[in-house]
Amino acid sequence: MSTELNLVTKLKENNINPSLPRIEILEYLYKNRIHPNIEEIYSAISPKMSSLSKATVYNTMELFEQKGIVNGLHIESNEIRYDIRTDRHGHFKCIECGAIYDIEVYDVKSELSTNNLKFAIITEEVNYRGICKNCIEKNNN
Amino acid sequence: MSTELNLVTKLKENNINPSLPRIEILEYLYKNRIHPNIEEIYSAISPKMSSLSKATVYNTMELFEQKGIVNGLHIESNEIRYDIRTDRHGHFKCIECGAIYDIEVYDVKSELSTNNLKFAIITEEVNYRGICKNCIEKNNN
DNA sequence: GTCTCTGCAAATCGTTTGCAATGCT
DNA sequence: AGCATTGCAAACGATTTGCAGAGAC
Repeated sequence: MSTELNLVTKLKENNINPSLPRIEILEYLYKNRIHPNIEEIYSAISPKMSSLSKATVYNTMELFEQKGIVNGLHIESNEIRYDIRTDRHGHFKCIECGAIYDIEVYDVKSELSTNNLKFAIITEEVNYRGICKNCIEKNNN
Repeated sequence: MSTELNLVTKLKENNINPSLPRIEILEYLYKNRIHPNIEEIYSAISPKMSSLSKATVYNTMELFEQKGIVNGLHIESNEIRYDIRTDRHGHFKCIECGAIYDIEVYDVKSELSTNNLKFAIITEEVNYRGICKNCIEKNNN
């Protein structure tokens, strides 16, 4: 089964009409697990699909998020980043090099864990900011 | 000891020159624990301090955050909200009524808990989004 | 032919920046 | 005088909106 077919299947499984821009964007997301923002997605695909509009990238990512195949990541205040990995995990953003790392989150013990408060949780984000290992080592030289 | 004096003391303790806008903003933050954004702070204080500029609110909040007397809350992608409560806790934002609730977070078990990865954590945010108790009840009627 | 999807341009809005005016020591 | 603080207006940048044209069934 070709990669292309997998992408189309993935879209159809999630009730998304598999148009060309949507296939391209989904492929990009699978191959570039860097929690990209809209600009990164757009400028990566735009060269091989010159008609692509940034508005389409916005539309598509909103659709993907609604359908649950990506999660929006609000670790920055000035942009949304997108994560194709949707199982529970957190993120660490290095304020020096800008890299975003996936962090395994095994358990969050909070008021909401017990459901005593009867709040209906739709999304959960665990975000850290700081200096990553690489940058700490770099700074020590 | 008057409230005013407490505010000045608080600022001085944190090496902040207690100017009038800073005192007013700090007072607002203590009296209105609603995780306000810049606009809310500005429009609340502006009537009794007509010279106040929104730029000053931005400057002041950035300063307060640097000095550690407020935390920036990135639960929304399009704005920063500020929390005068700085001990460890999380937040729940109701996507229906917009209210932001403080949530007690007792423990977060993650890769970073063990410090094996030697990442230097500067901030931690635990953010939930969903429907709050009140709105769930309202919807059931 | 209708309904969906896309692309372009303008508008919106939170935030940042540059700079002059003011205030404090 | 010199440095910190403030205020105004313009600039910026991510996102949204309106709408017209293209595409699919």
